[in-house]
Amino acid sequence: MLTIGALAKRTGTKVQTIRYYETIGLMPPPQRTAGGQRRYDEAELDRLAFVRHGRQLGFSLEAIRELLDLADNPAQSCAEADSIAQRQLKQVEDRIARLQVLQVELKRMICDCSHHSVAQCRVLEVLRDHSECLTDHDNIGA
Amino acid sequence: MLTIGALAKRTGTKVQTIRYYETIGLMPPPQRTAGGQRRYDEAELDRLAFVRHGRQLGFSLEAIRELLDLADNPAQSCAEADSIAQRQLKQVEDRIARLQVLQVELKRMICDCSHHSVAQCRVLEVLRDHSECLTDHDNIGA
DNA sequence: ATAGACCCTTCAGCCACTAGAGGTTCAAGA
DNA sequence: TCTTGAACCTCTAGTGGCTGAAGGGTCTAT
Repeated sequence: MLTIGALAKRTGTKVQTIRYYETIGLMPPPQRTAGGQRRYDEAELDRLAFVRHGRQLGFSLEAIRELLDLADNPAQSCAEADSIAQRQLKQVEDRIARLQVLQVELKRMICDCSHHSVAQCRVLEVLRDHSECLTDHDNIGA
Repeated sequence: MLTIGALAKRTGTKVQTIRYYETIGLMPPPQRTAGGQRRYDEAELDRLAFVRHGRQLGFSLEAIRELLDLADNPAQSCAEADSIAQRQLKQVEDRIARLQVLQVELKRMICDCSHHSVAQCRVLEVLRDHSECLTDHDNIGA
C-alpha cells in the first residue's frame, strides 16, 4: 500500500494535485488508515499514470475523463478514442503553426534591434505598428 | 471620442477585457461622460493595440507592462526590450519543440488504431503503458 | 515517549480573461 | 419631446489546472 507521497513520487505528480484529482472525481476516493490517511494500490497507480501521461500529451482533464470511461468499458469500438486523439492532434498542429508565425516575427524584431536607444527600438516599434499586426484577432491565448 | 464598444471593435478586443485591463492598471482610467460612460482617444487606442499585439505574440501581461514602461521612457537603451523579446522567443521555441514531440506520439497512436475494439485500442494502450511515457515529467501545462 | 517526517482539511491565489445579473445612459427616429 | 432599444455601467462568480499556506493530526523509528 502506497502513501500519497509515495504515489506522488512514482508518478511525478504533486501531492496536492492527486487530492485535487480526487475532489473533481478523476481519481476514486482511496482506502484510508484508521487515522484518516490515504492508501493507494497498484490499480490506482495505473489510473494516475494514465491521467498524467494524457496530460503530458496535452489532453484536457475532460478528454482524459472520456478516455478513462472508454477504458472502463472495453466492449465498444475504439472509434471514439480515436476521434479524441484526432481532435488533440489537430489542436497540437494548430498551435505549432501559430507559434511558428510568432517565432518568425520575434526573430525579425530581435535581429534588427542592437542596442540603439528605445526611441528607434524595433521591438517596441513592431508592437506599436498596426500595419505589421497579425491579422488573426481571435485565438490569442491558446 | 470612442465608446468602449467602438474601441473593442477596432482592436479586436472584448469590452470586458478592456475593463479588465483598466482594473489591473494596464490601461489608464479614461475620461467619462456625465452619465459615467467611458470615452477613449487615439492615444488610448494605440496603447490597447500595443497590448493586444503583444498578447498575440505570446507576451504575458507582465512582460507587456514592462515594455509599456520602456516605451514611456524612451531615453534608455533598448537592451532591456531586446532581452524581453529574447526570453519570449526562447519560450516560443521551447513550446514548439515540445509540441512537435507530442505531435509525433499522437500520430503514432492514431495511425495504428483503426476501429478495432477498445480492448486493443492503441490510443488507450499508449496512455496506459508506462514504458512509452515521455521522460519529461515537468513542464506539463505550458 | 518523543521527534520529525509526513499527512489531513480548508481556503485563497495564480493567469487572463469570460459570463451573467440587474440596472442606467445614450442617440436616433416618430 | 418622448420612446425605444442598443449599448453602457458595476459587481460577482466562474473557467482550467493546479499551487501554496495555515493550522493542525498521524505514523514510524529510535
